Amino acid sequence: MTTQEYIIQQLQRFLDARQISGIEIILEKPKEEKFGDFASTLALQLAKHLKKNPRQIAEELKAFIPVDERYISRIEIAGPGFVNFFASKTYLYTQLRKILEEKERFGQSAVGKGKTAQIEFVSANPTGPLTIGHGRGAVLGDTLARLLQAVGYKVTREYYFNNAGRQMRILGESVRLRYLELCGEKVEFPEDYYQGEYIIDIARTIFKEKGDALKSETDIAYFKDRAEQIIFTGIKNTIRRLGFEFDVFYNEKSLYDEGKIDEIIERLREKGLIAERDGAVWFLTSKLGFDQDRVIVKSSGEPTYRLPDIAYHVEKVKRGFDLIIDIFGADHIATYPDVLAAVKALGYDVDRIKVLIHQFVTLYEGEEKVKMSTRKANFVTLDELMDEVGVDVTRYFFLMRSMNSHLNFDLTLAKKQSEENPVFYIQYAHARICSILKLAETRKIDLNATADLALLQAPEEINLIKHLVHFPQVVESGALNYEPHRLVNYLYDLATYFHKFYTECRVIGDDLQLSRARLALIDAARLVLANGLGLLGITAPDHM
RNA sequence: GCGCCCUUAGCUCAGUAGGAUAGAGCAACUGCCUUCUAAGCAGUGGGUCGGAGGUUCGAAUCCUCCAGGGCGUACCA
Repeated sequence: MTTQEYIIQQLQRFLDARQISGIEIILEKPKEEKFGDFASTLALQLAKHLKKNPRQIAEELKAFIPVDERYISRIEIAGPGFVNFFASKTYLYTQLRKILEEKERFGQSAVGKGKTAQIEFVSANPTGPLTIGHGRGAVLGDTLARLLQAVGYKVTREYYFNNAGRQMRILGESVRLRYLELCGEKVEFPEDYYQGEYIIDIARTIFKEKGDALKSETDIAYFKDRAEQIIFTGIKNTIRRLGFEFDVFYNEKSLYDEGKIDEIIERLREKGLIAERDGAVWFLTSKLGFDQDRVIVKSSGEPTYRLPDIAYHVEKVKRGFDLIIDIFGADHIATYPDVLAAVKALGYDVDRIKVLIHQFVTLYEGEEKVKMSTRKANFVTLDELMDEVGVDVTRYFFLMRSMNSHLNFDLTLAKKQSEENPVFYIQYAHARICSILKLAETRKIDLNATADLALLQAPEEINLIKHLVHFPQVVESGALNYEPHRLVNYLYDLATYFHKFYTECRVIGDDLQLSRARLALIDAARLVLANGLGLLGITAPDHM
């Protein structure tokens, strides 16, 4: 049992004894040290209910709860009726021991054990290389997957794509025109075609393979397919470089092939949610409380993105995942409310579908704002970014802010000042520890001998231990709230606690017993830093 | 017009379910390397938490209105 659990249990016992129900017990982490490690506002909450002075209730609480040295060392009342609990050192040492025993497992939990989750992200159509815009979604999705796995979920990373339709036709046509240029023909390259350099590269590849044999080929099929192949290979390489792989690439086309698309229309029609107007098929969202209806099949006979999206989400639910996560950029914000409305109207449980929207990445080149667009030539690819600043910095930057905050990414700064980057601050803490451990090894200090942890008494030591002990809760809250940046902030703070400790406390010194205890402490810190960075997909270097 | 997100120190952002004196990094200024990595530590200055009401013991946090910015609001995805 943790100290937190002990306190909650005791508070609950207090409520039970007075037959009070319907109150959820919340423990807070006070900002200031003098207010203890955990604080309860129960007395304040109960004041009105019991028609008593909160201070008096707090006194009763204090008298009621036994000071069990295994968990807490004292209870204090402060302010208007806060009840502050101080974790006992016995508890902290026990937990520190636990970290050293659990090693790379420390931080994992079982709240999601036996559950499955599917995360769909990136999902860029194969019309060009991944850009920085995709990068944020990619890193968020992968990190969320890692976090969910850490709390016990079995996770499927999924990439949904569409290799048919207008975009792909333009892609094929763009490549064909570039190819003709290489064959020495004069061509007019339309403005709304894909302008990027990569199109020329693809054409060049085809030219190398086929010479001018396709010169009079008017069917774009070959150009389109070959372009898709090359682009997809590139995307997969980029993803691999970022540090993960997708488990499933789901082709929108399969929804058509298996009749899922028609099925959705029919089922919506049965619900009276379909109408034909102006040669198009409309989804009557107005009947579901929206302000206007939406077209799901254009008068050309081509479905809009909404229809396959609905079918795809129905499939996801049918596949039986306990948790289904979609990660979109803010520009797709309009696409999901009516999709979910349709899924719900067809009788499926949409509560398990979580749509996460991340705000845009604005790229700066110094003071200059860089506009990005795949169609136009000017974009910075994820690969280029990784070339410049490395994978660790890339991932860290995408993760360090909450996803609903706009991300300003100053490329010039990231390149130039990468030494001052916060990710190095965290990695540096890890490297410093490794360096001390290495020294301990050359001094032949036995790390496996049982250290007397009770020798750890300095405030810097106690603060470090407290922060280490908190790690599993951070992982859990990051996973369950879908907020990876919490872990980033935690690790940054952990590095601060370590650096402070390092400055004040010499690890390897004259007192062998103390050295051993401190080695145990930093080894635990090393484990937590490594586990935490691992969850972020960032390396934990031995030296820098 | 409508929907979603944002507005906190000069700049970039945290602020974990409403809690105690609002935090960090960068930038500015001042100290600390003969000792395990100074990519570090300590300190100083810097704020009407966009504005106005409301809810209550208590609001940066919840509600309403207003202002500013971003993204949408397609028979594009």
